[in-house]
Amino acid sequence: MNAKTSSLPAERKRGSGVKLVYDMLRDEILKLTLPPGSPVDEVQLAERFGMSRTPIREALVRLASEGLVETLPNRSTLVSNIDVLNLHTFFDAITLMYRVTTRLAAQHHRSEDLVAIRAQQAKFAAAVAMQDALAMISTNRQFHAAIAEAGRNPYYYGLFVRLLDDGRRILRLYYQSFDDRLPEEYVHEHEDMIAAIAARDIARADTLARAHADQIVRQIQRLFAADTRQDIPL
Amino acid sequence: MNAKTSSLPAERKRGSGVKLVYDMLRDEILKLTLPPGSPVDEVQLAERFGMSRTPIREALVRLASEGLVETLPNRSTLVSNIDVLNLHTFFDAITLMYRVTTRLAAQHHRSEDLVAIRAQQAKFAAAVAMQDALAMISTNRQFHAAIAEAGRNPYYYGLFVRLLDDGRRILRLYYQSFDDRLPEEYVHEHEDMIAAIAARDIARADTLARAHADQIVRQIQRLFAADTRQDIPL
DNA sequence: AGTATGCAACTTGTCGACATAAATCCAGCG
DNA sequence: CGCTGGATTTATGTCGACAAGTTGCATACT
Repeated sequence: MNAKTSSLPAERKRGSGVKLVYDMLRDEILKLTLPPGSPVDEVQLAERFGMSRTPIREALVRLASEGLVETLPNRSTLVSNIDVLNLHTFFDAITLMYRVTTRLAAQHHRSEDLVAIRAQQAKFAAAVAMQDALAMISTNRQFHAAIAEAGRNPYYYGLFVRLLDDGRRILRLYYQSFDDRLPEEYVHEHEDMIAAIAARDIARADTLARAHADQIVRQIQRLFAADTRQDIPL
Repeated sequence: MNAKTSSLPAERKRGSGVKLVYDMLRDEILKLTLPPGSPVDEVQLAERFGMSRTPIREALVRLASEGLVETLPNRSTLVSNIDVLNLHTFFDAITLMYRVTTRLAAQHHRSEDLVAIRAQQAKFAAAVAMQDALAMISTNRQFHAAIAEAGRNPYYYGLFVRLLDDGRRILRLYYQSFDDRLPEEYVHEHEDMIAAIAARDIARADTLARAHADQIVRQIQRLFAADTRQDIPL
């Protein structure tokens, strides 16, 4: 609303339009700037980005195929809801992906992968040190995505980043509704995971990944439990 | 080429265009009617389907986001290649998904799921009985997709169907280059899996799924090993 | 007064056309 | 004879406009 997120309609390079819109919308959806369920108007976006509806539509098709927006035929397209009821499927899948990608990273990583992973971990530690919840959320995703990339399995990588993105929305929901109590132990857990990967200790990488996932799952579950509990004195 | 796969340009319902093109192209890609690496021309498709380029493009964007086609900026878009070099990542992922989805089906299935699974299994058995390799490939996919659906985890389901589709292309490659020697033991393995799921025996479901996956993986590996081996007498 | 019906405004789906970036071809030069 | 450079050609990316479907409101009818 205020401080219009205007993008100056300066001339873009041919073909950059769709990617621009896609990245922008994706980021706003994951940051909950576009809240779940809110309608996405094509002409509005068209004039906001200073382009025609065609590239907007292509970006929306991409977002729809990734499940970030839902498009009702001949009606509006909406930002997808966060399915709070089926969170257990999310927990199950992300725990498995944490384990599998970390194991594979321990097996297949090369030296340059460790550099990338450590760089992301540095950014993550900085975000935690500054108590910047938003930066922590996105750098945490980058950290684990880097590990998944070192595992060199595009199938796992694709599912994992999708899960991490969904997790970004959920975590964002968490940190905006509660005071930011940032868990520093994540930093140490990350360090341990890096060490296990570097040592190619697959069993230990698996154990750490599972513990890390359990940690995160429990924290989110605590949130939702606390959220729905009514404090009735008896 | 011959027997033109023309679709009469009769008037379609508004909004059905994209889905039509998407389903058609997807099927042709998976059946290798459109071989990997072949270019996909927009105007050609446009006149073939009797519609404008716009819906064609949207279908291509969807296919691209699923990895079935690759679109080079400002250049042509090609049918994705089958990455023979990195087949092990495919084997690894599909084995895990076989196991996970079958386990979850044993846990969460309802009675109507078993009906759907048995229906697909019947079609699969019929295809094997008729020695119809193509029908076997697609019914096999439907069978395992039904199991995955019974597991009720959309994340796993999404990855699994993607893997099964990639597998469809690989198998198709197999059965068109070799004589069709259809393994009947798959039918029995499927039956055993259904029994384990119905009995909610998670451990047995896991074991069977792993064995089934190993079976398929070994068969494909045998193919590629035989394909590259040169028969040099010493 | 409440409900059904028709009109109007808006949004999406599709179209044909234009602008632009690669690929190709041809000519000129070394 | 081969290489470089520009014009041509082809296909993509984008645009503005039209058509069809949907929503909401106003009006009329029971």
